[in-house]
Amino acid sequence: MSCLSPSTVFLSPFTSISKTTTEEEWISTSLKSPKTQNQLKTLHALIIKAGLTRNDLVFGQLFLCCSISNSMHYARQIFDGINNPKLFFYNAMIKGYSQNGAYYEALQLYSLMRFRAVTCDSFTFPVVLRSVSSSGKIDVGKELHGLVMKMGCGSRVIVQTALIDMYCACGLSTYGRYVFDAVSERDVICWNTMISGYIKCGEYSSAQELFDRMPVRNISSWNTMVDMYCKRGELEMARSLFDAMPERDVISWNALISGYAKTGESDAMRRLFDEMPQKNVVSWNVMITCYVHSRQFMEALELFRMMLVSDVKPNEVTVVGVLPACAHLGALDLGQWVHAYIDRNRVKMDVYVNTALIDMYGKCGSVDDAKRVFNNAVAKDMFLCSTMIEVLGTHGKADEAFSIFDYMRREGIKPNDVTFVGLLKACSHVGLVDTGMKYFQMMSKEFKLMPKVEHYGCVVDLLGRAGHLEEAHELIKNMPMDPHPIVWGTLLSACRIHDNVKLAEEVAVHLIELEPQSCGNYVLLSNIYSKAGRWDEAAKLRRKMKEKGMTKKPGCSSIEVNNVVSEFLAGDRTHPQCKAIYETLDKIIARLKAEGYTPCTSSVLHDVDVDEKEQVLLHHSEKLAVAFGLISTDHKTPIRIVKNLRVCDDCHLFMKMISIYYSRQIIVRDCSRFHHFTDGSCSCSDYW
DNA sequence: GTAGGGTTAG
Repeated sequence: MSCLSPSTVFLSPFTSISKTTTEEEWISTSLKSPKTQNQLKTLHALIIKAGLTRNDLVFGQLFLCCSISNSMHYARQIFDGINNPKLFFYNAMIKGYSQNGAYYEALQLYSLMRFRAVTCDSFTFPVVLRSVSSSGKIDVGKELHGLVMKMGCGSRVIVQTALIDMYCACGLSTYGRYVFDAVSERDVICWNTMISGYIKCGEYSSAQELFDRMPVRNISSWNTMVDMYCKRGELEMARSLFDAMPERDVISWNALISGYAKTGESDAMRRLFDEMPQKNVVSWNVMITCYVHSRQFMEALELFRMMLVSDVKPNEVTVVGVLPACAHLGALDLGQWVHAYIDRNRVKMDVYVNTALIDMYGKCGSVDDAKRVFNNAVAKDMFLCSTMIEVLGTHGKADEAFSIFDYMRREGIKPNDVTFVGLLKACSHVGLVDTGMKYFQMMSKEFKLMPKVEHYGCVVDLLGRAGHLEEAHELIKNMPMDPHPIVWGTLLSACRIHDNVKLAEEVAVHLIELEPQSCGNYVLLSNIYSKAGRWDEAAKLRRKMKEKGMTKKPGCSSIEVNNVVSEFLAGDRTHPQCKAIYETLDKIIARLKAEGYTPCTSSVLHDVDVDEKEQVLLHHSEKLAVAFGLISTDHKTPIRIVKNLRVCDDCHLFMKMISIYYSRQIIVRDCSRFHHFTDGSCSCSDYW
């Protein structure tokens, strides 16, 4: 007799159980939910011990259990150990691969079946056909169609539906329709498949026509149509269908919400989200991802926090949404927390998650963690490698970026144009002009990738930073496309680094022509004049800006303390600890002035007197953030600040001095690079 | 059959 509960079995994996039908049933039931690798091994051992190895049902279920546990490699180990596997086992394995998105493996196993002359049945075809749909291997699909007819499965609606789906997924809706018309007993699923097949092929009016003709519709039929109109941006149509539905499920709501999300109507989206009767993980994911895409990072994090206290568990898609928000805000602690959450909750660590983690660590200034994630990643693709290259490049680790590129070539991972942006950036940050030019040539010659304006921008930066200003200028003049203002801006920055006022003036003329509204260019030129001691010109420029009614884009700095991100604007008084922050800032200023600090007012554009200028300067957003960091973290914690604009000369000096007199490491990420301030010097060597 | 995901020049 046996009365083992799953928990007792897992406590003592070697418990012997007698061979009774109860055991068989029990094992079958325990194979219905996901298991860890060790639990799977235990169950496998139990099955062998109980002598159930020849039981089709139990074994087939073990494979499917591996599939829902995301352990197909373990299933394959067991499968390969079996002599003459039965049809049922092949079917279970192919289904498992297909459910895990391993379509290639599914099709390979199908080929093996054919090679071993194992006869397929009507369960095999739909699963293999689904793999064909997802991998687009139309030749295999056509061969399968022939086989289906030969085997006499052609009249089964499940198989016919799978054929319709396969043809439409391969872009052959006419073939799909041909099969559809031949189906004698069409069920709703068959109709739905044909409709979504038309949608996949972009034949929307045929889809609508078929929907109108349907004898019976289910919720999915309606959902498909709602989704179709959402994807085409026709929200009124989607909305009226949604309102006309006899009943709605969570998918209907999600479809409509994501429609609003795609058109950026975040208020309408939020109203629906708050209104919906039940939310699932997709509902939360749509919301978080939409906020991230519309750069509302704080809202994204807020929603993630709400999700954690709701009864829905985040999954891998959620973290891929949240991590970029951490990355943009520089919220390293929260990012690390999310990483730990992924490990703790066994969230699937797929290549998307790993890419998002590398990007987050890189953007939060923690290259070593980014490298660790890269090295531990099981699957490495072009996105993952490009992200790693970009991270290493922005942190000045050009050699390591190059070796990732070498790795890609060895492994046959094809780079894309973004990969080269990362490589070129890596070169320009450390001044490797020749290597940069080599990569620039390589992308078109060897990889047939036409350089875009971004690549020209990188090369202008590469040449300009290294002091080859004229060459950079020539390159802009001879570019095959219109130079984007950013390209001119890059050259203007290079002029600033190398104090070339003459070229700067020329470049600024172009820039102001291209972007008359953008004040950044005026600011940069004015700073160049000030630096050269040409105050009159600087003042003239400032007056011009004032006349045009131009206002500077507000500087904004964020800092994370105890998982909470605080944002500061210049002169901001909205923070709850505002009073303490300003008092601390005053004390810091007094102390630094005693140590010889003189505010460097040249970069203040306002036409006001010196005292007022100082006030504006001393309340720059990064100064507020650093003051807040000093009062709310302990002595050893580095202070990490993220700023949306370039750091001004005065703040740069201010941070250097704090790093000496308060013995603090300060890491500031501005809009283009990192500044690591330690013991009074900065990692950018004052070139930024 | 139906909802959600990663890198980009200053």
